[in-house]
Amino acid sequence: MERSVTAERASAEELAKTLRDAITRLNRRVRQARPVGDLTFSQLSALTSLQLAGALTPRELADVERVQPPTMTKIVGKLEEHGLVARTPHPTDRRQVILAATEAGRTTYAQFERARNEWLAGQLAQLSREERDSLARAAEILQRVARG
Amino acid sequence: MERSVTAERASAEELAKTLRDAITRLNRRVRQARPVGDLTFSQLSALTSLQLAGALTPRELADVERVQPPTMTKIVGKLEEHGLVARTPHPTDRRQVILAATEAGRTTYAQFERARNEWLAGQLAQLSREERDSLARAAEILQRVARG
DNA sequence: CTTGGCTCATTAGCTAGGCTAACTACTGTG
DNA sequence: CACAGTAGTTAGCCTAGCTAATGAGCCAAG
Repeated sequence: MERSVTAERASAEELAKTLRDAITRLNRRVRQARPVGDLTFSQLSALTSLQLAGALTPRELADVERVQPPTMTKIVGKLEEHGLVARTPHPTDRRQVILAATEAGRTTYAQFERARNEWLAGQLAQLSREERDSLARAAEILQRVARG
Repeated sequence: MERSVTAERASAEELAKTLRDAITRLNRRVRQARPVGDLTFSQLSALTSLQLAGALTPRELADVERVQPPTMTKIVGKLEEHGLVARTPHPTDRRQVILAATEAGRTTYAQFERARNEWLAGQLAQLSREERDSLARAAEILQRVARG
């Protein structure tokens, strides 16, 4: 490690700029590709988190989605209206509620997930194999950063 | 090129999934880092586009931001209230309006831009040099994809 | 075993951001 | 000059986010 800390900081800032630009633009493009179904992006995101976690309380889901509890109440309300999420009482603590995706929620999720990836997958398929490899490596690192 | 088209498509879909996950999460984190100033994310984004383009009509700005004209009317209205953007009449076409960042708009932009990158830069500075190189390479590819 | 403080979820009420439909002002062409 | 099209805005709607306040339930200290 011979580079100075400040040099590292400088290159990190430069990289942050390009990376954020790319991410912001990509995100917009991917969001644009949302099909005209009944689900909004936030709803789909919450459904996804629920799906991945199996089951969560509203508070936990709000934390995962980085949203305040009242906001999550609304979102879950919509999902429940659509029959995609069900509430069940907590076994021991009667204040809490357990949220889980219903069968309909799971299939809907799968459909949207596919549609959401379609545009990006199409773009990526046009890259060279080397480029895709680079992106695969980067994706891993980015996931680690995003969770850290 | 020995891999079949379908294989490429399959790996592209897999990659799209991981990549989108990473991007979505990162985007949320970066958005979270928005300082408590007066500017919302949409406003800052519009200001940025205006800044980069120099000057635009509302319609052009709406197209760049991928938003409908009435939405842009609102956003620009807020920016104007804050004195960050100014309207000037179009020299030849009196239907049109020219939007440009004011001096205050430019300095505000620079401040927010910095703050917005801070969290991400900090995270990136903790990576190894190899990892940053990987990300730099990926960022270029991603920018190309996002524009394509 | 009760009381007071905490936590969970929700409700109420606000702002911003997004949309479509409709309107006004203007351009430009037949 | 009339009229079809374009630029911008206005009106009216919905979602998403927030804070503050409320109600229900838990739990620990007396």
